[in-house]
Amino acid sequence: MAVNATANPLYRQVQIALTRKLAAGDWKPGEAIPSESALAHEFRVSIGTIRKAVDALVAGNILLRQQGRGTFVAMHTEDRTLFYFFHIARKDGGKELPVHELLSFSKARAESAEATRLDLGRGTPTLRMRNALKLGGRPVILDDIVVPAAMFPGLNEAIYRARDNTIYAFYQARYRINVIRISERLSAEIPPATVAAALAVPANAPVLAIRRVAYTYNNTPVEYRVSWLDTREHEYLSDLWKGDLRQ
Amino acid sequence: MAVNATANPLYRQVQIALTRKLAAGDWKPGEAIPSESALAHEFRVSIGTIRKAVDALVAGNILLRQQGRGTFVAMHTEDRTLFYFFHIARKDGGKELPVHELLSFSKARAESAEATRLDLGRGTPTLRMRNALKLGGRPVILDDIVVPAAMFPGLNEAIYRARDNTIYAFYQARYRINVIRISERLSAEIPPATVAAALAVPANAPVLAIRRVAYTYNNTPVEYRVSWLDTREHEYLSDLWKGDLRQ
DNA sequence: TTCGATTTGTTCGTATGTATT
DNA sequence: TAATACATACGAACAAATCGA
Repeated sequence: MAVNATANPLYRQVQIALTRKLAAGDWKPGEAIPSESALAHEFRVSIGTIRKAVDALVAGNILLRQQGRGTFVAMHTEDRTLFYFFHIARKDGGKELPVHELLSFSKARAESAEATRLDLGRGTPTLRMRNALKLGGRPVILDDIVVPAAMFPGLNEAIYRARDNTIYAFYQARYRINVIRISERLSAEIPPATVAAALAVPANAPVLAIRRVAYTYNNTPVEYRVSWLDTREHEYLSDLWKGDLRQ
Repeated sequence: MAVNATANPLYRQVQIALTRKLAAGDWKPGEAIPSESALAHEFRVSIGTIRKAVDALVAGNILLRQQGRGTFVAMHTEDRTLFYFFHIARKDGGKELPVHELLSFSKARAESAEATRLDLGRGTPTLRMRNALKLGGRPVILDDIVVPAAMFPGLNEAIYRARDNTIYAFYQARYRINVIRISERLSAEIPPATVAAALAVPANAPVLAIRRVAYTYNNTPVEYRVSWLDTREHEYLSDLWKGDLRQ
């Protein structure tokens, strides 16, 4: 690898280069990236340096290593969604993926909060989706999703409804947008009447409001989502646990 | 290091051995552990293996490396608390450590939920502390803390009140109990009347209930805490972000 | 089924750079 | 300045898992 004096160590320069290739779509989700020895040759660095660069991406769940097979671009499988992007479980501990039911799909323009979170100009065209999410057959979460229209060219209600995967898998498969990180802010609120009705919670009953921003490579925001969670039988899990502390 | 056929790779055996020493108090918070070359000699492994073992503990914020100085057992400084153990911020984004005010201190016995979370038998002696936490001069959080009495011998109200540090720094300095991980479950609730009064929220107004279990080494539970957060001007942050994705 | 090629995983060792004391 | 400690980078060897011939 050409050593420019950017003060960044080699392994980080490699990490950045790999991220650039991922963002550019050179390697697609589910595919194997070149072997460590091939990358070492391509970048003209040692295998150890490649390993250290890949380590960082593996730790961020962007790449997956499999001994004997190769290193793969992580896909949005149901397991991954359940583990990394879905933080709601029954109070008795059980965790399952929700069944989605699309309530509405519309074109809109970014409001103030949305524009801020999505890093858009106010009034930029967006798409809005409202979904009821069922757990154990009953609606427990109501999702209001907003995405920049420009990132999802041609997306309409029929296409959205025909999706047979998790939402992020759909973004990934159809629009080559790979959500790799989310950030959420939570508060307790009395929901709007339409939300309370959809969740079948009593008027003036509290629900948990979850405001999420989803990011792809290079911290580019992709989606803003407000989720209303009925916490009578479910709760939100926050398990901050970096590193590998197994014993 | 004696190679036993436990199928665990060397670096993990070293990691476990290091954790054991930390749990036993061989190295105290703030102190440096032996240098990598000293550890390599002691365990009869290469420096690279030591580095890999230490890496895992550094990733878990249990150890801190400082080039040129050494590797140190992490202390519960205010910065660390703010960053890793305090997830509440103003809605405008500002984050500050709260001022604690002890409301009550009492001896009790573990109730059902507490016993489960703390891995105690029901009825085991505990200590209870109720604190009002002020942000910007106003009470925003009410904490109900329960700890096993046996882990904090001699702890009484006077000692607790005289603490001049964060609570986890106090556990660490006085009782050699090092909180290294927390797990939280959140729901939206109408708080008990005493809580609503302490927080000066209207009756029937929702607050965010945060149920936390704090753990020390080897996943031993140390503390069960229910926090009631007034989310009119503050919110809870959940930023799942493993690995090092800086660019 | 066996075997060999490929790929990641583990471990070792060495050299040099950078920060601290 | 010198010694110490962690950080970076390289290379080599072997183990373990996978896969196809």
